[in-house]
Amino acid sequence: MNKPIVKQTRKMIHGPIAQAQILDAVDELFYMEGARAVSVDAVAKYAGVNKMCIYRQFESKDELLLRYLERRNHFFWENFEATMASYEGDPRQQLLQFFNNMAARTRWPGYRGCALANIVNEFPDREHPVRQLVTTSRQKLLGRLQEIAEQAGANDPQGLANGLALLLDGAFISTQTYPANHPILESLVPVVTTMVDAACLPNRQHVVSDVLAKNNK
Amino acid sequence: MNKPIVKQTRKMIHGPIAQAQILDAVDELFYMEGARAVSVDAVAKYAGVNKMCIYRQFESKDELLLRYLERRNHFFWENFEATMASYEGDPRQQLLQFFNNMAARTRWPGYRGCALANIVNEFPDREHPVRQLVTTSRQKLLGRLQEIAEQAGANDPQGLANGLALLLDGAFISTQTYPANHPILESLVPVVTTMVDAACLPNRQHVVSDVLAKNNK
DNA sequence: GTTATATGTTACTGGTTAGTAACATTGTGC
DNA sequence: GCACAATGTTACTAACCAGTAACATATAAC
Repeated sequence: MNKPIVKQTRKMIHGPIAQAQILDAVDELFYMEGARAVSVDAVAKYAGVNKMCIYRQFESKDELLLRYLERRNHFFWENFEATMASYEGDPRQQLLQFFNNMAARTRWPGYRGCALANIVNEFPDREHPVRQLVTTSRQKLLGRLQEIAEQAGANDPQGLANGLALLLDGAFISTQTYPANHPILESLVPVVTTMVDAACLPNRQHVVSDVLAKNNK
Repeated sequence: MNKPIVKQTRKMIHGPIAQAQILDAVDELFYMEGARAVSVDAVAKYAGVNKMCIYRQFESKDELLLRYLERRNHFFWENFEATMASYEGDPRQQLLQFFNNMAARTRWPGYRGCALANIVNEFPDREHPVRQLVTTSRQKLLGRLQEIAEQAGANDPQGLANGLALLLDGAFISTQTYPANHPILESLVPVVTTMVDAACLPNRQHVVSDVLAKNNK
C-alpha cells in the first residue's frame, strides 16, 4: 500500500511575481484581442497561473483593465517625453520626430493601434472609469502639443495642436481600417511636416513682401 | 364552461416587415453599444419581434452584422456622392463641403463615430468578413479622394488623399477619445482647408516669382 | 519540527449567450 | 369551410463567463 511517490509537481508562484506575469499576459491579450473578448480564464492560462491566483492579486477584471491601460499610458508618455528631451530646444524637430516614431511603430508586426483609443470602442458608456483615463491622457497630449507648437512659433498653436492630434488618432485607427502596412501611413510624416511648416512659417503675404524687399535692395 | 374569450392578442408580422424592423433595431443597437455587446435577445426586444422571428429571417448574428455594415456603408456613399454632385466642377469645394458635413455630423447627439471603423476594433481578425467590407470601402474612399485631388490640381494627389483620409479617420475616433463636442473637432475644416490649399497652390517659389513678374510689369 | 500564512486546485454558483425543437396560433389561397 | 404555409411562443441545449467556497499543499518564521 504505497503512498503516491511525489506530489511535488506543484510550483508556488509568489504574489508579486504572479502579479507581473498576470499584467504581462493582460497587456498582450487585451491589446491583441480586446478586453471584452478575453476571459479571465484565458488570462490565467496565458500567464501560467491559476484563476484564483488572479482574484487573490486583483479585485476584478475591471481592475485588470485599468492597470493595463495605466501601463500602456505610462509607456506612451515615457516615449513622448524621451523624444521631446532628445530634441530639446528644437520644437519643430520634436514634433516631427514624435510622428516619425509613431509611423515606425505602426509598422511593427501585430500593431493594433492605440490601446486607449481601442478600449473606448469597447466601452461606449462615457461614465466608465476607462473613459476618464483616456480623456485625461488625450487632454494632456493636446496641452503638450500646444506648448511645443507655441515654442515652434505657430501662428495658431491651438489650431496646430488640434490638427496634429486629429492626425495622430487618424494614424492609429487607419492602421486598422486599412490593410497592414498600407502606404497611407507613409503620408503621415510628410503631412505633419507640411502642416507644421505651414503653421509656423510667416504667411504668404509676408513671404512675398520679404522677397520684394530683398529684391528692391 | 366558457372558452377563453379572446386569444387575439397575438399579432403576426409578415416577413419583409419584420426584416425591416429587425434591421432598424440592429442599426441602432449595434451602432450605439457595439455588435458584441448586443445580444440577439436584445435585438428582438428592441425590434418588437420574437427571437425565432430573427432566425427565420436571417441566418445568424453574423449576417445581421454584415447587413448592418452594408447599410451604414451605403448611407455613407450616398451622402458622399450627393455632396460631390452638388459641387460638381468645383473640386476644392467638394472636399471642403464633405468635411464640413462630417464635422456637422460629429455634433449630432449620440454620435459614435464611423460604424465601419468601430467594428474593426471588435473584430481583430483581419480575415473576418467585416474587415473586408471595411477595407474595400476605405480603398474606394482613397480612390475617390485622389480623383478629386487631381481635379483640384494638387501637386501630389495621392499624398493629399492620404492626408485627408488620415484626418477623416482621426475625426471619427476623436469624437470618442475626447469628450462630446470637444473643440478639437472645430479644427477639422480649417485644417482640411489649409491642407487642400497648401497642396493645390503653386509652391512658394512659384508664388514669389509670380509676384515678382507682376511687379516688374 | 511546528504553526501560521500564502498559494494550488477543484468544483461550483448564478448568470448570459447563440441557436434550435416543438408545438400553438394565425393568415391565405382555394 | 379547409388545408397549408407562415408566424408566435415557450422551453430548451450546450457553451461560455465572472467570481467564489472549500479544501489541499507548500513555504517561511520561529
